[in-house]
Amino acid sequence: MTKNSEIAGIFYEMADLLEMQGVQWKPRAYRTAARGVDAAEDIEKTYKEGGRKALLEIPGIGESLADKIIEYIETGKIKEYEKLTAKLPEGVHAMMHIMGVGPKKAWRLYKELNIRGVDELEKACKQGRLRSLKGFGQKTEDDILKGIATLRAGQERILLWKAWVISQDIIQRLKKLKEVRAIEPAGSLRRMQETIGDIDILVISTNPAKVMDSFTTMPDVVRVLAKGRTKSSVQLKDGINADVRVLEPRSFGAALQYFTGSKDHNIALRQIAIKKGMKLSEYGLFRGNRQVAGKTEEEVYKKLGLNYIPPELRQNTGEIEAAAAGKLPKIIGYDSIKGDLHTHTKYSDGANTPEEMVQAAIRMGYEYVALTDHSKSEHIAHGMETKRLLKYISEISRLRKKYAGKIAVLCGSEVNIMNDGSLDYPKKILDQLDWVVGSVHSGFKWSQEAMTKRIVAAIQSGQINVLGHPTGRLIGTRAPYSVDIERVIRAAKENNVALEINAFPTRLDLKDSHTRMAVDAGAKLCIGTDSHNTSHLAVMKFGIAQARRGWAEAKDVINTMPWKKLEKYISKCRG
DNA sequence: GCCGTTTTCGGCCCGACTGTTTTCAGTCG
Repeated sequence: MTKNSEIAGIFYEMADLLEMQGVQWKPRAYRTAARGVDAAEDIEKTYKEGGRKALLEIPGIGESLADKIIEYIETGKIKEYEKLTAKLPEGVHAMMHIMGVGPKKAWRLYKELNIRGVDELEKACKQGRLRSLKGFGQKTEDDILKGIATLRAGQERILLWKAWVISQDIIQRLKKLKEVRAIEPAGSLRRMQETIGDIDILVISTNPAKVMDSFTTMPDVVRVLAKGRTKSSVQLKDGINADVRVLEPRSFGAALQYFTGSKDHNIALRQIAIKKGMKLSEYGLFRGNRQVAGKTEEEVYKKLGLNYIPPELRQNTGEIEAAAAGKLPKIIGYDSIKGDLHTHTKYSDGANTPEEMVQAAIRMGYEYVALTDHSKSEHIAHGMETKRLLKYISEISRLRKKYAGKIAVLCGSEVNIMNDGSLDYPKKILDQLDWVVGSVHSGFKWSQEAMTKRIVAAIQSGQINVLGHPTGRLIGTRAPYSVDIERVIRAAKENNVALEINAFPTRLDLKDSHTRMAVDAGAKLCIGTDSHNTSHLAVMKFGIAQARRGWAEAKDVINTMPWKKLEKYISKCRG
């Protein structure tokens, strides 16, 4: 954990603790500061290089909080924070993680019933002790018990592709109602975040009650969490929650904007509205009582003096300033990809034959596809011994001829980067391949320095076209290996090696912030699916989303090139 | 506690839903 996230975490917790005790406004300031610290550059480095003054530059950090940051960097603790936590048992704050329990309830439960944690709270609910408190009833007890069960069930975020599939299912069901005039996903799903906390769907309908009924009675619903006139919330059997809201056409754009978020982006937008003497809500942009925009998102942004900001960029990481200055990037479109350059077949650990993969690529409308089966040292994935590689080369050469004119078939391999940075086929073999993806598949625990040297050596070898899944992470399963990504990006640019954005749902590697660093540095990217069967080719859209979130334009991504241009590009790479 | 084209003092994002009340506070997103 970096010092940034440690300090941000403390500030968030301090905000909760202050709020519990009824302190006004400070909690808001602490949360703003926490977000500022989270988004800032390495805070320890900032302080060491620029002193206290540099900390004051961070949005949301003033005199008092700058001192607390310094105190933490120098002593490893913050006295004020220790004072706050000393006042109450550790478990009291944890009770706030239960849905329906906020700072005020947690505080009263502790003060009035001496409940000190989730386990004690559960017992008290079962004994019916909460209903003795003013404002608490039996329903509150039931809700808290359900909330505790949900909390214990994990409440993990799910991968983007899974949320995508579930949301498409809901949308298809609701679309069948003749009363539904329009329906769109919103929230983190529309922003195409790599993981999704819950599914938000917006509807325009002449009959909100019918939509609410249809939604809350869908077969996959295990529990209705809330059901109102225009908004309902349910828990689905996959463990994820889904919300549906019904809106009027005149405010649909404003609602789409509002419910797409992110929260930080929206707060910044609302502040702009206030500065311009207006008010922004999910019902529109208002000057007094008059709605000046709301039907479409485009007009909301326009009336705020901003260029339209695509959902994937709405992270409050500079996109609003860029939109105000007319300097937003023209990010890569979902239809810009001309081919897939990372796929597997039966020759290693894929499920389909090379020919089946080629035919599937044709169905995707691609101009080219590279088959890139694993190299010999990747035993676990049935990597190809040299002899089998030669057979593979000859089969693909046959396919190239057979499908000439329909699609360009590239013979490639995903070659392991060995411990010393060398590749596990000799140069004279690699020279026979059209396309080489170099990847790290071992030694994930190496030191940052050793891993960086190893990867940079592979990049400088002149034998790879692209660095596959550059940080090796598996979302929610395996942390990225430790690597100095800036040095890797620099080496990639200098050696004409592309950095992969691996589109496979568990990888999405590079991640958005690294992609943005690569774009800023002028390095090239390549979006590949790492498909292991023909249906995987369709995950390309999630890789494109990741590229968009990293501010990449089509010109930054080599597989947006038409075949003729890519062919020329390849001829200038390697050696 | 922060911040300034409304301010160095007095504001601080906005609204729906719920439960327990009977006009509202708390919570969530």
